[in-house]
Amino acid sequence: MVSITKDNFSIGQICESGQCFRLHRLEEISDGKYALTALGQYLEVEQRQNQLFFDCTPEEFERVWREYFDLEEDYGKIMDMIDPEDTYLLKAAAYGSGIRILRQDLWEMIISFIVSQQNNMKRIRKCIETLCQRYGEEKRLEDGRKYYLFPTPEALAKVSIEELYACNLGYRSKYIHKTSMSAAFGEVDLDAIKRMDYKEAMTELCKLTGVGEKVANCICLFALHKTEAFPVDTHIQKVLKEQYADGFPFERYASYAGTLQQYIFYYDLKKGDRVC
DNA sequence: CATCAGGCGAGAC
DNA sequence: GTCTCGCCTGAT
Repeated sequence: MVSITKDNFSIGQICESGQCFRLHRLEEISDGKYALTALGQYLEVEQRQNQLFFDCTPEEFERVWREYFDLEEDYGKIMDMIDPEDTYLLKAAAYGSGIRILRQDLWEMIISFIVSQQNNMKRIRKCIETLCQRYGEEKRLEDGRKYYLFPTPEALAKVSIEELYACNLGYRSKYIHKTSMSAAFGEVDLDAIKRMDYKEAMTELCKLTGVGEKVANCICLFALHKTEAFPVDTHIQKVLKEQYADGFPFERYASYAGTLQQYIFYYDLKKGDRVC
């Protein structure tokens, strides 16, 4: 067990912000306890205010989770950079102040955000879990509980389009099939993409079937940690029109635009909840 | 019963 | 280059 104190960190908000589809609350009753499967490993995390408890060895924490959760970044500093006259952005950032941009697996993000298009959170999570259970490697914890890794490109490339339809992936089935074939047979080099800068990575990712500008930006932000990436979806589009008719100040925020995008997205998403 | 979710590709112009 | 349209499926 590793215990640390960290401000501007809410595992719940990170989960709800929808950047990670395999982050779940373990027990509804014991509020604040979560499980995730990432980078081929299983982890349980518990949060009590600004105290975090990672159920792993100190070595594993240093090797994997410190970077995964972006614990070295000072998010308070990012919020302090916001234009004091931009009351909307100030409110959005304060509302989602526990959000952090994770450093997730590239392949998992590619498939996850192809699945996410024209889709809702609940169904996205279900689709991803189905893919993992059917085509991911099965692992067991010491107590016997099973969990599944995210399927490799090679494993997904073997799955027919018909079989993917049977996972309720709909029209995205053919996108996933084609993209998996490209990745498995070396038409696109995932390791090379990891070494590219933002613009190069965007161009390369958009070559994949089912990956357009929006999805490529999500992949850049959540897997490659290109924090200048600013994915524009229906929520962001609406906010840009309503709050930033004269244009969002990308120059001012530069490499923090992606982090601010997450505050805006989350704020708009949750406000929508309240109306319904 | 319609509409719509964290878009994209193909085809028309 | 820009615009339109169809698309799986489940929730409301």
